[in-house]
Amino acid sequence: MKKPVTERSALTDKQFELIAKALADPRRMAVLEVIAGERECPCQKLREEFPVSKATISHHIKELVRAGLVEAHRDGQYLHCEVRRDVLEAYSAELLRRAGIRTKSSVT
Amino acid sequence: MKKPVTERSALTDKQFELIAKALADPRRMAVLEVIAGERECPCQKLREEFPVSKATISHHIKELVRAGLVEAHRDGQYLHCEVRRDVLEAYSAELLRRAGIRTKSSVT
DNA sequence: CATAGAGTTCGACGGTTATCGAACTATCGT
DNA sequence: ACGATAGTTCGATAACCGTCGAACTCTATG
Repeated sequence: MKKPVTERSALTDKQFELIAKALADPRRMAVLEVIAGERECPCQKLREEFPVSKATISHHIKELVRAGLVEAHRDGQYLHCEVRRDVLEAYSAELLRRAGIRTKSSVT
Repeated sequence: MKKPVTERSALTDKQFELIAKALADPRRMAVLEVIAGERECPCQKLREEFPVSKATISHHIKELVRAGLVEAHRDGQYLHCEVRRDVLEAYSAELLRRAGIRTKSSVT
């Protein structure tokens, strides 16, 4: 069974770099994990989870969105965040591809 | 909770972080790619490939080794570098796992 | 031994970035 | 309308990090 939507490896060099940098900060990675754990994660929950200011949380989310790893949409006063799993998978696949590791989806 | 059946080298949080940071710099990533391309890559080749000083190359290799992504061994005056594909795969798997993405090797 | 080449280490410099508080906007409930 | 709550934006600060040149070690070869 193939998944129709996962048109991966469509990552530009720039996005690949943005993703790598976004994942490099441990706190931001942790934020991503929390978002991945909840479905429809409001920012407020993140503030309770980490000992950082809301400005910092906002910044991290912005970076995650910029990298394409997270999709955010407003619902009233709340901001809901969702992980773009397809993008993360594409990053993972591209990473392995660059290291010369073949995955089943990479058929020459 | 029980221990997951990660046959592969299980990454510690610290190593996961080191790898993420090692991959975050575009030049270092490019260095990794060159190493992956050659088998038994001498450092000297890297210097020809990038417009950076040998001090910088040395630094990048050190970081890659520290992260466990590269194995280096001396052969006379030369340093040979080799990509640890298993570690890169483990990182990729752990990354997806943390985002709640299931791969075939992660059987609960 | 002497010279050259490969790589390491060190101190410094400059750019990036995580973090904060404060001021701001927008939305909800009363 | 008012106050409370959610999130953004803006400077500023401090730490981090990629980069360099210079001095160093080690090895190979005349």
